[in-house]
Amino acid sequence: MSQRDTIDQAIWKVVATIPKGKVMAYGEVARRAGLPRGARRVGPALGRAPEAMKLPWHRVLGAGGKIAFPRDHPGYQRQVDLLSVDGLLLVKGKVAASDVITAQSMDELLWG
DNA sequence: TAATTGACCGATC
DNA sequence: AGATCGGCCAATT
Repeated sequence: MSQRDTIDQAIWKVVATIPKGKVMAYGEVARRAGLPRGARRVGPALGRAPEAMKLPWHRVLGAGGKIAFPRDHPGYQRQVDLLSVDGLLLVKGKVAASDVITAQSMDELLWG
């Protein structure tokens, strides 16, 4: 058990809570996992997640709802497909802002 | 020990 | 809209 494994698990736990039809940014996932400035550690952590865990890794996007993979990366299209299964279609490489769970989501809930 | 490298982020040009 | 840049932080080389 390394320190990193513990952090990975915290990240996986957060990702597992993302509801179908919604997405969350790397930075936000990191923040909720107790890593306020650990956005860069989320991607690698997802890559280390066991397949058996069936983690919804595709619901984790870059800031502003953009897919983090380069367009030519094989993972890009796979992520697009998985998102479409969730009912999320990308427009110009991004999902609608209203589908991104942000730190302000609670405020919007309260304010309407 | 120092340099490099990311599935990042926000500001700026 | 797209490219660049500095900041970020830990794993890897």
